[in-house]
Amino acid sequence: MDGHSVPARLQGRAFWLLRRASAAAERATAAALADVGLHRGFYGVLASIDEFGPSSQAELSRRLRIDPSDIVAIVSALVEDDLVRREQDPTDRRRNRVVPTEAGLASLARFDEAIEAAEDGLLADFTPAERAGLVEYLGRLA
Amino acid sequence: MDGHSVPARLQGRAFWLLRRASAAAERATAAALADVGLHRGFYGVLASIDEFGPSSQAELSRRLRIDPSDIVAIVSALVEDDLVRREQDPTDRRRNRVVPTEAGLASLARFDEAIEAAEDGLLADFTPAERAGLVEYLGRLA
DNA sequence: CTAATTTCAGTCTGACTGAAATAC
DNA sequence: CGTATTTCAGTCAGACTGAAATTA
Repeated sequence: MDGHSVPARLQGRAFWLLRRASAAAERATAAALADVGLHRGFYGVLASIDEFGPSSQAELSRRLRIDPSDIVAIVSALVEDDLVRREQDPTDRRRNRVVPTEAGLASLARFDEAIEAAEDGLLADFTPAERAGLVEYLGRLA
Repeated sequence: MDGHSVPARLQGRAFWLLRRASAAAERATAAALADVGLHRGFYGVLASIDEFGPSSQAELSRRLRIDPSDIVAIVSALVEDDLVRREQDPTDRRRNRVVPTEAGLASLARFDEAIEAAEDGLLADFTPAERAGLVEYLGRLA
């Protein structure tokens, strides 16, 4: 509340509310991750190779719905921070395999904690059922 | 569905789902507005001065939660398209009053239609109760 | 003097396009 | 040959910072 009300037309618009809610969530998670020295973009890559095993950048691109050309920069930053390594795929020399380092696996745990805490704060006044409902609705939209 | 599943860690994360749902809504509304030759950023300004009357850019900034320096560019573009005029506020010469033109008021109606249609498409498989629930949840987050 | 308003200049991020090099 | 992968270069929009000029 800073005393100025939003136009009624916007208050009921899903696209406007989604934009603002997303921005709020973005800020909350970015702040939580900055405290631990991590970048938001790293999470998806580490989660993907943790769950599905080392994979090519093209596969990361498909799973994370991120443009292949943008994956390059994210993986390069991860390599720089020694959280993953790039190896060449022996079966297809076009591909490289993105493999987590020990530090990468360790930081995934810290990611989980930090993001969980940020979302708990963001959704503090949601009951568990409401939170599940929100996630379900968003899943259908995304 | 393009055959590659998203990591489970992300599927349940509100911040990730919000980002993706927001992007989907953004695309849908931008496409609908492009068909009518309108820009998404104009809607809030026109809606605000329609509901609350002509106002300063500072007030628009507060109502729309947009940085004052960004309002300048939006209003300038609106002026260029002859949808609003900038007048000087007689009671405070620091301020200007942003006033809709006839074309601006007319385009607001087209905005409403286009955005309504876009959201109807986006939320096609939501029941009215679910849609209301989604809007209510997002309102609490934003 | 302090504070509010408008404006400009600039950065930063994420999403995207287009094209090239390499290998299947 | 066509296709897939990686990579780079560049654009574009939105959110933000910092500072200046004007006026209250």
